[in-house]
Amino acid sequence: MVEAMSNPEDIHPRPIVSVDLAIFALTQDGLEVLLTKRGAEPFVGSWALPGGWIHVDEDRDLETAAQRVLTDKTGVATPYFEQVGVFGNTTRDPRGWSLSVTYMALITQNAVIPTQGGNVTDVAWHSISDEATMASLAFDHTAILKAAVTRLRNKVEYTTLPVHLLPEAFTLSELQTVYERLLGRVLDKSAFRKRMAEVDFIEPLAGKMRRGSNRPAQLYQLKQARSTAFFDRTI
Amino acid sequence: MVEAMSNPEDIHPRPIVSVDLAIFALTQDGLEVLLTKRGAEPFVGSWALPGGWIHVDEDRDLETAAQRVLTDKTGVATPYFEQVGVFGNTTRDPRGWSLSVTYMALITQNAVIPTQGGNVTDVAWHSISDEATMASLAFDHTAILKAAVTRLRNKVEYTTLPVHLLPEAFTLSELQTVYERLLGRVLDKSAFRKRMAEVDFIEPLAGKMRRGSNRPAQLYQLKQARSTAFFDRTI
DNA sequence: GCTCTTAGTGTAAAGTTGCAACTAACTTAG
DNA sequence: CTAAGTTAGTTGCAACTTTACACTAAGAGC
Repeated sequence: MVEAMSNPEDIHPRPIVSVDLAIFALTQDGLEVLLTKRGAEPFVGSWALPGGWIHVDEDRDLETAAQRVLTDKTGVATPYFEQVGVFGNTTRDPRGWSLSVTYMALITQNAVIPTQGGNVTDVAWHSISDEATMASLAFDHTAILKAAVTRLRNKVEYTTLPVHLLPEAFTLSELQTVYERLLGRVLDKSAFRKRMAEVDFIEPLAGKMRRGSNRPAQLYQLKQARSTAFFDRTI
Repeated sequence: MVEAMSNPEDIHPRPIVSVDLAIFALTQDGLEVLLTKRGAEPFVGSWALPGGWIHVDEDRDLETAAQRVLTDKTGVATPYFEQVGVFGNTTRDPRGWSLSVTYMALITQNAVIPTQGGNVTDVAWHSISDEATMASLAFDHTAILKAAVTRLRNKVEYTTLPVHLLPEAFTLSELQTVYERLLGRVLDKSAFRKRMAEVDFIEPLAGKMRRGSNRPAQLYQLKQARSTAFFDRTI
């Protein structure tokens, strides 16, 4: 049967396809993204989103390919993951008609062990407010990263996405701080807690508390790992 | 410079890439999607989302390719358009590792002139509640279409997306009816009008009214063609 | 000129939000 | 052992929004 089919390659040349990742973490300095310095042409020496080709023998599907890239670059195995979109045109890669399938991943920065790949001389975190670096990324990665950041910022308003920037166990105050830093404004404590209670996506870790030099705070965890819930109003 | 670069094709075989469209329109029978009957293997005889290959010599970018497919199949030139996502794995097409870049388009059904393409013996509208057809689409188009419908249904709750299912000039009552049919519930008239007024995305066509055997209704148009606005609460 | 139908507006009760004050539980200093 | 400091978590209330529904408006048809 396969032999009887017209093979699209006979008629149409195929575009180049890469899988690229915008890996975000939150630090003291704000939202940061993991970039790799390109070790080969094109754009040798420029910072770029970490990415790779699809290994048609090895990768079962796009998520597997993205997961492979992530694990290669960060050593992180199970982060939050979501497709940002596909970016494709004739000019973004000088080698020809190309396509970037972009995912964004949210991780806890201290979980990362940066490693080095073959085509890459360096891997480093960069603040997304570092305008000079953000404006000079390889390929069209400046525009792609901008789309990913916009998506992330929008989702902060009406989803529980920011929880994935925290470690597995966290307090409500820590979660509120993450929202406040991403939104750039302070939130009311009681309103924040009401929203979180409404969507019922976290549960207290019985007896586990964050202890400091003041009242201990209840630790919580996600009811469903890697899940995201939607508020029915903005936060 | 291009000669000095490592060509990804030298190392990695490229996946097959198609651009597929979920073209929606609203009729008396509800939400419908335009499907094409496949005229060649694989899946000859099955209904499928209209799609095509990227023409690397002809298409400037992905949107251009999607627009070309849409115009070929429907004759419609300027609809609302949005990327749904990429679906890719090793098994969805028996010819090998393949990728579908899927867009959804919203159009006014009476604007369509269905035409026939080379690989296609038939083009027809199908109700998305026609379970038998929806469950037996070619490739993984059943899952892709489900994702597109879910996206559309979700966006009805918090955006002005449904306006694109109406002709250029429409009344507020017509718009409310579109929302009600997509949501499957009735909405309060004054609340609906308040929401629409808040986002300030339409303008009255001065003096133009829809006339019937009752009070005439003001006609409106989009302030910005093909734009979509977001409510800050659900509808 | 009355009735019917759909367009478009007004209003009062119910619900939600924003702000601030309050209570609670711990550490540390003295 | 107690008072001060700090952060966790709850409560109260006035101001604002939303909801349900009733009302007014403008046409056609009889």
